[in-house]
Amino acid sequence: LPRDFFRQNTLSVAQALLGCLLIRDEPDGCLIGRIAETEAYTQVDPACHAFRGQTARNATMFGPPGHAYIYFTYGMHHCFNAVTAEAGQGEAVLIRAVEPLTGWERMAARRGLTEAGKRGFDLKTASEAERIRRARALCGGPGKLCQAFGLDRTLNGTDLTTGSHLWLAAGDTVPPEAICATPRIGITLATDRLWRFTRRGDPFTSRPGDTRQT
DNA sequence: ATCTCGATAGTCT
DNA sequence: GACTATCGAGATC
Repeated sequence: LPRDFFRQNTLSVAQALLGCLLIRDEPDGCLIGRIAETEAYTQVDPACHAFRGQTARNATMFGPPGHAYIYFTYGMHHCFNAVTAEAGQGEAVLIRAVEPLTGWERMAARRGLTEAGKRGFDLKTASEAERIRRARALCGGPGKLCQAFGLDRTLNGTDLTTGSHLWLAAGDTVPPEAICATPRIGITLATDRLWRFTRRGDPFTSRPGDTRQT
């Protein structure tokens, strides 16, 4: 996706990112996930890291659009965002869940889900429901997908428009009527804003069963 | 299916 | 010193 894609209204970008592909290039091949859930964070939003101005931590949010804002939280998790809107605005879209498409084994290894006794990831014998359960265990949450893709603070600020290392690509186009808008998760401020977006009926979200419409 | 709680460290007041 | 854009285990319904 080109820089102009990200340089738009943050709410629009958050919805346009549904169905797009998150790709990380590694020596063993690409890791690929299809975006299933996003959240918008804007300038006028008390829940946004940038709301109270620029600091060392959130500096990337104030830079040019199309870069990765990756931060560490709760003492053990990372969250991956794409910076949006014009430089200086401090807006971004949090990627909350992806459907793992390519690289299941490496993702499972990074998530610590491959050892004996921890439920195997042999997909050949897995039912559809089991496949979904395992996919959600890999990438069904912002912290999980960062761990699965090996995203951490060393990648904060990465340009997402180069088509190498770490980037986003067009995938399914999701029509407006297939997009659900719900309250954002894990925040205490501005919970009245319906800025969490999912594809209607998509099972690969951080929580199942959200069917409310825009 | 839904809840409560603890882990754990960086950031900001 | 309080708070956190989370996760997983264990309890409970």
